[in-house]
Amino acid sequence: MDHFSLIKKASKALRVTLKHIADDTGLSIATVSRALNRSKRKHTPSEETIYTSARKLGYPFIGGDTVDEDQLTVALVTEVHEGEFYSSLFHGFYRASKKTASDVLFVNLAKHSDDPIEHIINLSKKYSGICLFLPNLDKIDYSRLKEGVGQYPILSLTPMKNSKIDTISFDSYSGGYMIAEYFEELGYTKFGFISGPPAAVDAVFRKNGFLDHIQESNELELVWSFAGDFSLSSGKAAFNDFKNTGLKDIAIFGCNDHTCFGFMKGAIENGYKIPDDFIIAGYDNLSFCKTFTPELTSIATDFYKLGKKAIRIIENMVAEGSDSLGHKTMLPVEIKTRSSTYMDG
Amino acid sequence: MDHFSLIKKASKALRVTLKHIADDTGLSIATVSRALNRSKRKHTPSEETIYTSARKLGYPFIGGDTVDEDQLTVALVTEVHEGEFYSSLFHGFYRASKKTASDVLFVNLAKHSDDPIEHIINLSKKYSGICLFLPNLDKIDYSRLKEGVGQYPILSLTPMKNSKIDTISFDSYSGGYMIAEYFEELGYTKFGFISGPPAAVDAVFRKNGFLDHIQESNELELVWSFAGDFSLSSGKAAFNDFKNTGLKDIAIFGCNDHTCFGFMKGAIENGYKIPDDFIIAGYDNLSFCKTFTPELTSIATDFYKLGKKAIRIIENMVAEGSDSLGHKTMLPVEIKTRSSTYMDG
DNA sequence: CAAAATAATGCAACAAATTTTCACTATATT
DNA sequence: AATATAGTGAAAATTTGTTGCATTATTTTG
Repeated sequence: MDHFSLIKKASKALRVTLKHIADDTGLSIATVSRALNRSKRKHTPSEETIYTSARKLGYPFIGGDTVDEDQLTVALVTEVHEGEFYSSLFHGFYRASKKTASDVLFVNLAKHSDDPIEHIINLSKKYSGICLFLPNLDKIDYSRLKEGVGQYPILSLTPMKNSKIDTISFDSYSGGYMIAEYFEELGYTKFGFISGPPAAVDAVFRKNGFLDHIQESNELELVWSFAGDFSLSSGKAAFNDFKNTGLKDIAIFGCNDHTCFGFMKGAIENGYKIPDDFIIAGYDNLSFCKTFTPELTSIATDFYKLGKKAIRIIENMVAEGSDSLGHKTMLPVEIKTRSSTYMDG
Repeated sequence: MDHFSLIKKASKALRVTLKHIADDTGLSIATVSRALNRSKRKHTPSEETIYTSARKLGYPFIGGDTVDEDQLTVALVTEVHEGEFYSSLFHGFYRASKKTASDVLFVNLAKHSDDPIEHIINLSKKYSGICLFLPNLDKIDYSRLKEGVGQYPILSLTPMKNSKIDTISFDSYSGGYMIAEYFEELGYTKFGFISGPPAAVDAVFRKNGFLDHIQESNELELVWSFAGDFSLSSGKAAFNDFKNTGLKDIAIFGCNDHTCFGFMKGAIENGYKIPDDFIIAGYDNLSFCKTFTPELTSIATDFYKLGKKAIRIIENMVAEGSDSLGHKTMLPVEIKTRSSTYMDG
């Protein structure tokens, strides 16, 4: 749970020693040694100076943390962005770490991002395993990474086609498929779809699952679709497009909740009634699904399970010394039906 | 941006040396030394064994990160919970770290929480400064902490009465006050209030600001209030209570957005029109304020500014060697007026 | 298949870093 | 003024880390 940065470029030339701290503070090596090794801090001026300098220079033998020898330390490497997604991800891994023998550290990549791959390779020296959530990396990046870390427990949370490293993600395809099945069960035959950004592989899988189920049945038909970008405003834009078609009695799948909120907002402002005029379902099961009126039917993903599974996979890799070779693990998702897709009374 | 855990309880007895790794791996000290000092990794079985062991034991001289000598490393110590709040906080500090000379690390406290205070005191050895967001700590905890770290840059993001350490927070009192002023400007005289949990000092300040403005004027009157707990469901409960009073033409301040969403949801389900039957404003300016219909007027807090200011204060403390002595810094908040408090057309 | 080249390793000498002993100084206490 | 106390630096003692060299294992070449 502790974090540490140290100076070390080539090798011994830049290794921080007591001498550096002594030179920096103007005190003797002996005094520095004593100050740093006292079991209880005294907070004398010299001691404060020494600690400040030691921190500044990155002297490694400070701190007092103990680590269980059998405990692994797994780094969850992400960039920090806004939105409920990231806090759900962090919280899921955090809860999972309490239920496993491993400790999870959250490493924020972006600041040293001149060469993020190089940076991750260095992280592999320090941590027992790495989980990556970096949707912006491409296949070449992953190849370099695989090359750089060698046989090392590494796991990506971003689905990739033909990835050379193991991935774990939610079964987005099945999520989309489930929505289509559910719409069919409700008796709908005309379907609509709002897509996400084409670069988001995850969103494409959701789409494929949804469309594949439609195509499997002769009864079902995709009568309308719109290219969105996951945002609230693209949902509103989607509604304006939809309004012009004059379609009614249609079942719409928006590939994330935000888009659906925008769509529904537009609809309500235009006097539409949901689920009377159309039904709609989203993806992500954000907490606001229950806040919105009507409450939004959505696909729920369990980040606690994701975290637990990811940690288990890393633990197995460590135990067996096995390699990350492109295995894919998919976690089931769940449909949460709410009033955006059925009548209350 | 890198994180590291090491073994070190007393002093030299537990310091990890090449000998430990050599014993653990069965290889010689020389081989271990060479493997760890190669500039490029070879990923041979021995090397992998050595690195695995070095990580397990916590040998410090691995990794390859460089640190700018003049750059401070500030730890933001929190527990990880769900919700938009935490991702806003992290993202705000993260963006701020890019605009300042300092690096911010996110340290999750809870796992080693047998004695969180002791843990934070240890963190003070490693980081140039610490920002705490730990609303559960009490005054005794903060006193122990102050004692333990001595003259060291430490800053709490939780407002505390009579805190011995510096705090920085949003000006919640003014936020509540602004809402009341705004309601008065709109011509309302009858006010309602939904409180938060009494333990949340922040929520109490919001309330005080709101009520104080009401009391300052003879025209204004608090005609209804309800004890909530920040949750959606307490907002719904508040509405049920409100409905029974039969009050109309009233301006309601809910001390956070979630409560307001619950209240409005209850109101809409009962056929009320907002802002016709009552107006309502919240606090936090969650992204969902713009999603809800009507859009919710709310008090906006800027986490980027909070992060920047917090880092600046830490930087000043380091530069001047000054102490954390209970100074309070308040950041202004802003009212975002939306359709929950005025007619569209 | 044998010889040569290459790579990995341990031993031991050497180099570097850290701790400790000892003497000295400044400050507080008696 | 004498005496204890704490902090300090120089240098010795100890511990830790690196490197030259010989040995062994592995791969490549003839």
